[in-house]
Amino acid sequence: MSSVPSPKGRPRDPRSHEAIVSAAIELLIEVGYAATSIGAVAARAGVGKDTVYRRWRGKPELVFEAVFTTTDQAPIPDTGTLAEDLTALLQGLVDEFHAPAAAAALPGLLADFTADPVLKSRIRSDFLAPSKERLLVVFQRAVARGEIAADTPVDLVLDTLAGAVFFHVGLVGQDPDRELAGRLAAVIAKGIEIR
Amino acid sequence: MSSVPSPKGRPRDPRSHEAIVSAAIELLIEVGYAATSIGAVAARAGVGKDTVYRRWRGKPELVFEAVFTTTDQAPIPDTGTLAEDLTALLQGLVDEFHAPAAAAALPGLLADFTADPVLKSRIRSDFLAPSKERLLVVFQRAVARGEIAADTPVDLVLDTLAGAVFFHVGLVGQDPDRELAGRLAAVIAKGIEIR
Amino acid sequence: MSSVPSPKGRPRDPRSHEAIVSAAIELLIEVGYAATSIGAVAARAGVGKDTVYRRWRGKPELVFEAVFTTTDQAPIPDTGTLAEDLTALLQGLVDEFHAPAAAAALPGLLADFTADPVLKSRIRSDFLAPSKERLLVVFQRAVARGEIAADTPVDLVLDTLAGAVFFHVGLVGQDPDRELAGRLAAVIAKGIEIR
Amino acid sequence: MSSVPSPKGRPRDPRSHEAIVSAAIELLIEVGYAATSIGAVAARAGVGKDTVYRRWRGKPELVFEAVFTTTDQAPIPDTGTLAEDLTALLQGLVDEFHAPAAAAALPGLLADFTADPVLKSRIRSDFLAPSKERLLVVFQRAVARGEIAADTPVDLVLDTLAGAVFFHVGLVGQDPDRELAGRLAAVIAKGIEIR
DNA sequence: TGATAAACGAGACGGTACGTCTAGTCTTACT
DNA sequence: AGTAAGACTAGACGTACCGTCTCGTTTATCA
Repeated sequence: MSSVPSPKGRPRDPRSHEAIVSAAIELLIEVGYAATSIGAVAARAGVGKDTVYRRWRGKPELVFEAVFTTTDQAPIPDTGTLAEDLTALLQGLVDEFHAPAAAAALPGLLADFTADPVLKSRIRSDFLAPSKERLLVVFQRAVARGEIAADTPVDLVLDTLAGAVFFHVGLVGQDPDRELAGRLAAVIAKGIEIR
Repeated sequence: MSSVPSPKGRPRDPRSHEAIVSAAIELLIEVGYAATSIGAVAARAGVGKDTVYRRWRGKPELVFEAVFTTTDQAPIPDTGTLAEDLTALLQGLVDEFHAPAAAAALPGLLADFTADPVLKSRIRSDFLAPSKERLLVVFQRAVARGEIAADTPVDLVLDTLAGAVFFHVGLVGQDPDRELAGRLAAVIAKGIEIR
Repeated sequence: MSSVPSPKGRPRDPRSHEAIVSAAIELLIEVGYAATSIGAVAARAGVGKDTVYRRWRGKPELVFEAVFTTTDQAPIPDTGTLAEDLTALLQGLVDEFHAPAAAAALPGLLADFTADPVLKSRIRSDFLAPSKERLLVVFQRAVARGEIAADTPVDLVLDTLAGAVFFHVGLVGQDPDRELAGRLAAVIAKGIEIR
Repeated sequence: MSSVPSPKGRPRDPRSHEAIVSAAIELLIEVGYAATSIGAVAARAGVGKDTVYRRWRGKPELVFEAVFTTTDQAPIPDTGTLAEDLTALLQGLVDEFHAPAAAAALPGLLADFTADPVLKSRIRSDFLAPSKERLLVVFQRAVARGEIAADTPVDLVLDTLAGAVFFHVGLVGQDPDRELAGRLAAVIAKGIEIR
């Protein structure tokens, strides 16, 4: 019935965890991903380096958790039309990628994940899984409404949406382009609709 | 009306240039972008580090030139329909991003370009300019044929195409998905066509 | 008349003490003094680090007790001549310094004792006191026999004997030189004898 | 007839060498051998750590050179009697071991040399060779004078002298004992003299 | 019998040093 | 002036150990 057997030894201090994550976010914003070293994070958090390495295998894992585990999941949009649902979904992606820490971290983070075989296999699940879940629901409703075919390729659309936002927000632009979500949603919705 | 004022002293050895570029490509493929240090490139090229720094400001510039200056420009596609033109264009992007050295270099390269303000402003021109030129011609023909509106947003579409390919080929997949170009082209073409 | 006031709480387990000392001796022999860390000793003894620190202030104190508290005191030699008494005494020193754990520990141990002011003041008493006591007796008998003067400097002779053995056995040689004790005793005995 | 073939590349800056040695001596005196880390030496010398490791394999080698390469060799004593020659020789040893940096370094240094098989084999040559050479000359003269036998064991005597001084000056005492050299010389001289 | 108190195994904690690596610059002699 | 070689300062890397601390648990004495 129970589960946790018995965590021997002194338990990890949750305040260290929090201090490290906060320090990481601050440094990402102030000096960028490349200059955010584990040592600097530990120093700012008032923590030994071991205390960081005890919780995360390296910088990529730490930064990922620090930046992409807010999970303040807005409700899955349900506006009645595919185009408007996609717009809402995309606006969420834009906001997420455009947050200061995320914008500073994303390119370097994706590069580090790509460079490590173990991490690379986790990109799809770690970065895209939440969005995919939401997109699936939106698609199911659109299928029920007869707007799109039942076999519309979710992954392809998701890569396209995420890739477009990443290029626009993460790499090229500094301004989020207030109409980006709506315009991109319109193109994609029309592109996958039946007829 | 020449220009170069006066190339005093010993001229630069073009064989060094070539040896450096070759060494860089080899290292990218063998050890990846992160482990491809200027020192390692110089050593493999049988060249001093200064000889590298004399020609390139740093690793990103060197790698960019080594990987993305093949310019074996295939002719701009002209198949008669927007969808097929886009397919051809996309296939070019897929092939370019999927080449061994490019695939190894791209994520880290984009991250380094993004991290440096000077380089960041060059991403659009350095990476996307050639494709944009070709896409513009394709669009002009499609406008003439009455397939798309004259004010179809080129940059938006280009970011979408490039982003989709980058996510699919560079980050996630190891197999290029032989139908990617066609399927993506179909969606986008339909999404921007009139009616 | 009483003595122990009141040992409240759980008493210290004598088996821990013994296990720690044994583990320390093993590690000294296997990996040397420098690599014999408190953590490693505790781990091998199956004991928490605090259990070690509760009994000893640090590595030097622990190692000293582990290595130099055998006190299997042979009887004070009484052969009838100073030279032979010294030979026996010296052979004891050689055997003590040449024991595996002692040989491994001595140089580092003396260095750590020297580096700490509190420990430094204890070198004479901790390391040399037993030998000094024995040497004093030997000297008293030699004085009674008229071999040496009553004011022969014990400390000077003791430093000389111990220093010579330490250099020969601890620092330089791996073989104890079976004649070392006899030859050294002969020189010193003759050097301090009257006439 | 020359020899040095041709030292390619930038030559090592002798000012770095000197700055490192000076910093090492200062730190030895100020914080002792154990707390004298390579990093601290480099920082005080205004030098990168690599510049230290390029010249010395580790702390023991660096400290040895910093402390024991003064070689301000006084002339070999030639007073006419063995006892007085030995006194002069011993006074040199006392002064050498009692210099601030040497006194701070010696115990830890000998411990580190002893702990490493390669360094251990160099103790006799590195630390004792100069003294042995001088002692040999003194012995030769004493043999010529008929004071000692021709086969008097130099190494044994040298170990005894050095060991005695090390114990007295390096380990135990802070005051060099102004009469130490003379008293010890008297004992040893008498101990090895013929008759 | 129950409260109190110390010892115990385990391991987290803030620090510090290790020896290696890379960045980008500088200094040789040679071409 | 370009070149190959390699030294230079600076600082990050991930590991190890230090001596202290905080858990849950055990074992004793005292009330």
